[in-house]
Amino acid sequence: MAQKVKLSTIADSLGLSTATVSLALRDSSLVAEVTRERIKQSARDLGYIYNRRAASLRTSKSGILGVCVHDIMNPFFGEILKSVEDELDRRRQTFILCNHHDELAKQRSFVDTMLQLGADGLILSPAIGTPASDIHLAEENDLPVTLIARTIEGSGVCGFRGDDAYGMGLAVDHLIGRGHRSIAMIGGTAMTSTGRDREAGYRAALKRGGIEFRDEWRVEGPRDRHSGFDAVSAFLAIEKRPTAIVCFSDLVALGVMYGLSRAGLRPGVDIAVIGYDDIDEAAIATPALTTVANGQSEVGRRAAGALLDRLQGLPASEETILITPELKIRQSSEFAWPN
Amino acid sequence: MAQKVKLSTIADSLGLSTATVSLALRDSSLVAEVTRERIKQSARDLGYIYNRRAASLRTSKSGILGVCVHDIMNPFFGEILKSVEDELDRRRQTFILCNHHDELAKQRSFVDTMLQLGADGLILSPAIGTPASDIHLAEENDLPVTLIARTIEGSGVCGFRGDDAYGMGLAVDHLIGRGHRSIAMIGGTAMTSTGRDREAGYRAALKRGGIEFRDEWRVEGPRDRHSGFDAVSAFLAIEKRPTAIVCFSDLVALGVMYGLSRAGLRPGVDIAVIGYDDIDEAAIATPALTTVANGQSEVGRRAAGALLDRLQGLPASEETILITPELKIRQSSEFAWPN
DNA sequence: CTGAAAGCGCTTACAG
DNA sequence: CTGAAAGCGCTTACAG
Repeated sequence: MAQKVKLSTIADSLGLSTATVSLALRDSSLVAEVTRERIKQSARDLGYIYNRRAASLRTSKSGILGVCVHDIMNPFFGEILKSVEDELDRRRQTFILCNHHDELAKQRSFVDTMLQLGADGLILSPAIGTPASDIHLAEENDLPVTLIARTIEGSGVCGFRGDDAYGMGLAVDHLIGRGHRSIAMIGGTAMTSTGRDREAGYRAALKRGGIEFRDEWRVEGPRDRHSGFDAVSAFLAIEKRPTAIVCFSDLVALGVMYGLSRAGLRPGVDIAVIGYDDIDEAAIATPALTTVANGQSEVGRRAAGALLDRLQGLPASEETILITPELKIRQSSEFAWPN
Repeated sequence: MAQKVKLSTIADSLGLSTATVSLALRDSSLVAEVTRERIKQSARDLGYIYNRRAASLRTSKSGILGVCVHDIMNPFFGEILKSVEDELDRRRQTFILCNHHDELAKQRSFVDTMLQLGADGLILSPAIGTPASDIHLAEENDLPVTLIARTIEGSGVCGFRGDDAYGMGLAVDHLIGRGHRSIAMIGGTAMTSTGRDREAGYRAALKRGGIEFRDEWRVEGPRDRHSGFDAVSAFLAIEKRPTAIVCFSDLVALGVMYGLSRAGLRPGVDIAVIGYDDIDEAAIATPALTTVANGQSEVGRRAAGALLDRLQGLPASEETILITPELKIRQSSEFAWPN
């Protein structure tokens, strides 16, 4: 590579000052139309590359947003990210992705990097065990945070997620309405707000239906397809086997259906299965999976919107917004259960 | 937020110079052990945040690597990313992710951002239609590139991917060995090196087996689960329906299996199905999916390693390294076909 | 409408 | 072992 092209290279080649060049490249009306065009042309010709860190050092704005979630490969997040991305694209913001795998250390190192780069904001699905003070640290250092999918007690920032207790209630109500009297719940952990709320919704619905909860019905843990598959053996070991299963997520449910098939049981015929999230795959799975649509794209769009509004100086909210979920009935829970 | 804490804040509070503080925080042996500790303690106490853009402006190193692929949600990339990440973590490098969705504009905007931030290197699975000149532009501006999964004619940079023609040949040979004489191939496009190579491997294997290829056997296009599912109707419309299907990827194969089941056909019994990639799900799918293990983790690890080596001054290679794939035989192609 | 000058917060020779 | 000074490439008042 030859010499680095900078503002002064352009300025010198045109006999102008760097101030004028800088303004022109940012389309300032302070610079005459003709001059502006000459400058832009010259920048192209010389192969000028804007030095964002110099600019950012001067202005203390970076034009960068961070997005950090625990599992980028989970279609649930995929759908959130897609809508975050669409919203940010629409508003012409660059963003940077991070996958923290629910490891607090990874999340911290990413937040640190964002701080060091002077990122303008952060959209975060917090790792298990994230203390409110981590959020405060970011906020105190001029990094506004918006939470998605999970929220944190006392964080003092706004967040968007589905109404998990209500949504899981819809699923269980539906099964009870179909005649089921023994319903297991597979997956999720009490370490996240999502896990706690979905389990609470499950238990509340059983109670509403006059069904007494039994400890053995609750298979905690699984949060992905593979662990859902593995959990089937624990389920099959339940003494009086439940006739229906609600799962923590679609991914878990799809794994569970694979596992049931492996064991010679037909999901949707021998046993009802319901997922959560309504990911794209739910509709094409065979049998098609009954599930709870969780408003991913609304979560993503609104979270991005809220952050951008705040960056533009609108007042910050501290609210957690709950998106209302919706039951999607498909084959996997279609058949009424004979009592 | 109060006043921003910077090197000079620490220096002033301790009656030292910023030079000493800067050296101490980076563990330079030029600074006395005791002084170093005092400085670090003070930095912690004051809540000092390193300003990476100032440092980077001065040194023109940023300590950041970019990783950009077309589909972050595809487990195939998930596995590559995991091993890239492990390798980078091991060598304590920060990296930034991007999903270009095979849109050249998105990829360019990310590469631009990397250039503007002065990123140290880039690992890229190039979007369809990426011209070699895009790679040259990055390289000329001091952004070393390593390609993964796909390669580009004339890019002049090193790349890592599976030996797709060979791998697809293994799959087709296996089917022929099981007695199949009519084999369809679903998915993939001639616009990527992967698509071209896998199709070439398929055709070569048919020829080796003395089977004449028929146009209608080739269902081009699908590259994800949903489009695999949708392609089943095209497959079922083939006049003399093939007895086996090789798919462009596991995702496509899993969608195809859903679609076949929907149509009342039993994959692995009525029809053989083979995928490509050996993603985690292949082994738990029911029936378990025969597939070609594509060495994702080796691709990721070696690509990251090659880039880091190059950053440390080792000579750049221009080679494309082909990882040798391996056939994994499972239920979905288990049964011999009666001739 | 354009230019000269200061400063963002670091690091790096160079002195001592 | 520590300090004074210059400079990375921008942008922003301030003049003119």
